[in-house]
Amino acid sequence: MFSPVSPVRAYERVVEQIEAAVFGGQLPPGSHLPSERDLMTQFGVSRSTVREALRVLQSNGMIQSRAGDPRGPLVLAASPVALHKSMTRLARTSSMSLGELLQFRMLLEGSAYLLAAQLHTASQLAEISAALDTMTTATDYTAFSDADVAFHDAVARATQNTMIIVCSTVVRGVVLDLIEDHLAHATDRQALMTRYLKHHTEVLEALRARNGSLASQLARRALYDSYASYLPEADRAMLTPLLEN
Amino acid sequence: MFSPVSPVRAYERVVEQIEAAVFGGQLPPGSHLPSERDLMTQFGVSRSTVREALRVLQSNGMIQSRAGDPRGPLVLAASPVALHKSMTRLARTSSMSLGELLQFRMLLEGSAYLLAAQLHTASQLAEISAALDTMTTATDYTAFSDADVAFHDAVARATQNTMIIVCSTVVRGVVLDLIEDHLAHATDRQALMTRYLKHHTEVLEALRARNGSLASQLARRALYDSYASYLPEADRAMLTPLLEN
DNA sequence: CAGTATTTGTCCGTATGTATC
DNA sequence: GGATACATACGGACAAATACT
Repeated sequence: MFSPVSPVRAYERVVEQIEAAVFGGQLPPGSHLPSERDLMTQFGVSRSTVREALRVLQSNGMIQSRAGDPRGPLVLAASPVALHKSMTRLARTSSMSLGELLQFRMLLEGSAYLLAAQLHTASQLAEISAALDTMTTATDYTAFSDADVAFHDAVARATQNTMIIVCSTVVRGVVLDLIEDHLAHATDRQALMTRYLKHHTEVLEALRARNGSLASQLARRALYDSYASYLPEADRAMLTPLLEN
Repeated sequence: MFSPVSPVRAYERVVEQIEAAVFGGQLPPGSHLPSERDLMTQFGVSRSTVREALRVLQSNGMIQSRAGDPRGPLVLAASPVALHKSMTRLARTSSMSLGELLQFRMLLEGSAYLLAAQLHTASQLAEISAALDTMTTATDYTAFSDADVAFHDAVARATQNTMIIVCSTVVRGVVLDLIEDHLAHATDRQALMTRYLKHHTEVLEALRARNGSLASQLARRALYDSYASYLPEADRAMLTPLLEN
């Protein structure tokens, strides 16, 4: 008959009302909220309460307030940074095994290359190709690694899918964090780089030919070849189903 | 040579330090932060600053503070609610289209069925089968819908991959939120249910036969058949590349 | 270009309801 | 049940930062 209730803080209701106004279109991106003093009179709460609500909205990427701006906090356009943050926290704190992350990365990048092969525009392909050129001419390892990141980012962007872009960057970052110790002590860095270059050249060819299934398969195979060695023997079986076709 | 700087507020550095402690494992889920008064002495800031930092952490789902608890704010385990919130926000401000979400869901579930077909155990298969039985005998639509959710959840769990489980649940929830208006006015609910049952029965057969590529293809085709009609004509082209093979 | 007014950032003090021991 | 410590919320205050005249 009755349902349990939880106390709703004052600042939460302030957040709700401002959120509703933003979602409802009364506060479009680029517009400004009233000043903190105006808000405390409109909501009938103290300034501390208003400020706590504004901090929450700011951490969610909805507004941005600058000291001294008489126009009030600025309403920002929606951006995937909050999505990126929450996903990173989830990936880092859920204590996921490296095998799970690699599995997810293989299916993500596999699908990304499949889509990119069929949907890419000329400029996006040029961007990917430019990243590969930078990798080829890179002298030190950090420059090579940065260009490698740019290559994968460009492919993800070519899919035009926000979720793929965000998930790819997050998962790649967490994976690299987990194995950076191994990479730092890698002695055969030169062999690694040449293998990467070969893989990337092949997959770029497949993209250019708009051969989605080939690009996807090459990408998954490359990931397996590059990272499976960091995995316990038993965990590699969870990746092999993704290598087929 | 120089990069632009932005003033770092005091509360942000408090957030950063607490976040680092949680990520680093010094503050595992279930443990407690020092009280607000302790925190203000440790960080050397005022009460308001500490509180604004705690509000940000609370809105991100990392901590929970209750009035009067002498143990201090509770550190929560990672949960996908923040992910759900940020995704919903992006979708509602139409900076992420329904097409993108469906595209992502198709590749996610497609891979999930592929993995589940090859990795599932007997008990997991029984769980999936039980959900389908519940769907078959369901009388009202809500019971049918709940069993449908249970079916998909059981498949996701069979992959043993946390990222797949979390992302599938969140994306499915956001998609359903977006089209619930259309569903509420659906007149051909009975036809919908029979079609769902047919699809689920077929895919369960593929799972049982450990035919991963068939299960994957059936799942993607079912998603397209069920949801493509809610999409603008032009957006459907972004889904068709995922139907092949 | 400088001055002024306003706003935010931060601090302190206080009262009240609440959870734990 | 009482004592204690806590979070919540309020109000006032000052300095730094910004926009506008």
